[in-house]
Amino acid sequence: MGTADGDSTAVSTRKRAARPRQGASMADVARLAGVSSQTVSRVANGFPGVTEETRQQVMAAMRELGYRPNSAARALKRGEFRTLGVITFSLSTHGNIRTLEAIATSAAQHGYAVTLLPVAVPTQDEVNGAFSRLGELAVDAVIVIMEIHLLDAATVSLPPGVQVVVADSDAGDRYTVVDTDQAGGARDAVRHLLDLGHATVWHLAGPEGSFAAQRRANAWHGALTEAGVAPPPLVRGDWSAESGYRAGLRLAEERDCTAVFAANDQMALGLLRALHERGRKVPDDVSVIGFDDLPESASFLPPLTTIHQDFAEVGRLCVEGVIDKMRHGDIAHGTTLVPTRLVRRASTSSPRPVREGARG
Amino acid sequence: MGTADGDSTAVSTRKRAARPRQGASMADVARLAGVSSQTVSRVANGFPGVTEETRQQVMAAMRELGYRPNSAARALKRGEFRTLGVITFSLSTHGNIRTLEAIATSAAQHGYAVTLLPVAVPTQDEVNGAFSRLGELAVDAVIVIMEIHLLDAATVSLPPGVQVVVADSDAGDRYTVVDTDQAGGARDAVRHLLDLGHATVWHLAGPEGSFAAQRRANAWHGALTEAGVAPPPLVRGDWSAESGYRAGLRLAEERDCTAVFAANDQMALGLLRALHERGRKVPDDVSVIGFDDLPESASFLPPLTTIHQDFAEVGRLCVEGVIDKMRHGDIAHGTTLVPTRLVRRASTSSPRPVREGARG
DNA sequence: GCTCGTAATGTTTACGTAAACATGCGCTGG
DNA sequence: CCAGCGCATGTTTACGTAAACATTACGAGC
Repeated sequence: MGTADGDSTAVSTRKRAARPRQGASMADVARLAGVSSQTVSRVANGFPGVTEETRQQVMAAMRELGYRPNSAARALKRGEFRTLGVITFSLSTHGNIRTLEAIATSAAQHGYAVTLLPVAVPTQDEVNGAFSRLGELAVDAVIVIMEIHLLDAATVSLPPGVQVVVADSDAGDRYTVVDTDQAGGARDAVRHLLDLGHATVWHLAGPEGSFAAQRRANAWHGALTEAGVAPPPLVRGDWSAESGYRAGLRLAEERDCTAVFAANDQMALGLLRALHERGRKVPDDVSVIGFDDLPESASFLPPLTTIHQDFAEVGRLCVEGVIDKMRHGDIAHGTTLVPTRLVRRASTSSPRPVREGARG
Repeated sequence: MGTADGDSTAVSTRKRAARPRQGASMADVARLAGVSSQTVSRVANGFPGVTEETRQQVMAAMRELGYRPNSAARALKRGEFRTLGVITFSLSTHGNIRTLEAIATSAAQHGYAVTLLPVAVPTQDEVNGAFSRLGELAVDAVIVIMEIHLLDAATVSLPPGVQVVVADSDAGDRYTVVDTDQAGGARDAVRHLLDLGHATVWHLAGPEGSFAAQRRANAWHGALTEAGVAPPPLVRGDWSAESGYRAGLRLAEERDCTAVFAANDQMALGLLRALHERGRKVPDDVSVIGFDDLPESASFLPPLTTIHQDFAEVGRLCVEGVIDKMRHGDIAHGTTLVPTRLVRRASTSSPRPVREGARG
């Protein structure tokens, strides 16, 4: 459909009727430009050894035919796809999404595309399924944004030669892992509240199955113990604001509870609502600190003090790590920790001076 | 590695040293199983005309060599990648993320992979860049989650034969578009407040550049006019909670403002905070309705009445639409609207009976 | 003037798969 | 009893690209 004279050799018409999607090939361009297809290849890849004049001719032919390289053929020839696979359990959490976004951006900068491998439900079967689908997928390496215990039984089906980096987990001895320093962040949260003068800090933890929840809870416990403070009983939620609300209703009854460290901002949100409904003022009666720093957290009632995690950095490190592993082989496993940062807002303050003897 | 006897023909060793990632090929499997590679192909693709016995032998050989089909070769032969590209301006908004998630899930069900094409900043240049990168990318079709006006000048560089479906936009005459019924949702929001007895409804709109904001604002205006109510002045935010807060500070001063329709939940969140700080009770003094139904909205203070959008359905329809276009050609453009749903929570109620004469 | 070197370009081949066509064998029906 | 059919399997070829190798052509050096 161009201005080429009507002979049938202008563009290969073999299968155009059945599958009109593929445009011109190098051979077509070569024919039009009056050169060999190899010369077209050289121009397409910016290789030297082509006269400027020839180059111009070829480029003109490319434009006229709307040539675009066939990435399948390219991948076949080169033996690599320039594509990273990302396996993640739904796009449910703020952290995963931010990490994915950073991965996509960083991958693009390195000339890699990103293919998404969603896992509907976080069961062993589903994860195994994702990994086996992976086998047929055009990816050179995989980044897993998922807690590692779901990976354990799945490892077997990992295609040979496909490197893996895991975000949001903790198993540096068997995988390369990049994660935020959750323990450090949790410690900072606890210390912040202790420094403000609170006698102790309660913890609204994430679900039992979650390593992230586990690590934050452990760090909370450790920080309190280090400070010589007896940890109050652990309260559990499931990351959701609703679970935070339910936990908050219970915590509101604990009269000696003046400071709560919620394992994420969403639970903190529910907690704030429960405390408000029960007439416990934040931060006057109870200080609340969260974890994640959602964009909305600055607009909570009151604005939430929280721990900010640099997911952009996590994503970047994942991509660079996995590319490095592809280049230089799977040399050493290890965990890279990205520091967190305390964001101080209005939901934490020193405890109101209470009358002596209210508690030990 | 492996139990194959040591002759060098077991697995092609040509480039293993340089690029050890590619495993066994069909030829390798065929050699081990003592059949032709075509038979291996038939087994791999589940084609008939293979004895059960032969099939078993081939499968065994596949397992032993860890064979996985080379998707590049497959794509080259078949002329399609079984991959959809998704272009989206960052993963910033709830709706985009939910839509992307649904696209990924639905694509997987149809045997398609999803490749992500992030656009860092929503400028014409960036979008054009994404589209030209697209040309070299292994995708059969594209779904654009983006407002259409960014597409206009970019269209030119769309590779021929690549179908497009647009989510979150409105240009049914030139593209195939799937979107939630934002106008309908906005009308429902306004009517809900009018039905509760409010004299009029204020609107906290999204940014001027946004078509979505425009449509919601138009529908708000239309619904009021239809009801014979004079629309109050429009208040603008930029979708962020912070902008909602700033707008809320102003709205709190409007003593005859008893009902606000915020164009999204995040601005509604900021609005709630501002009203609270100014001592205006929600819903007693002011009713607030949002748009989006974030997971957190049920835990706002108070829980937010809002318009729920079915992004899962949007994503599903995008995938099915684009696959349909690939199969049957680009027959007709058009917009598919997915209905919205009013979720009634505690932030809206009938206005408190005010003394007569406070306003017309 | 002839050879040699180098730069520009052309030719061959292989990547792994799968369609199209070819072969060979056993069984059925007249 | 054998033609002929159908089924299981093998052989050839092409997909589009790019590495490796081959071939020109032209100018410099002797």
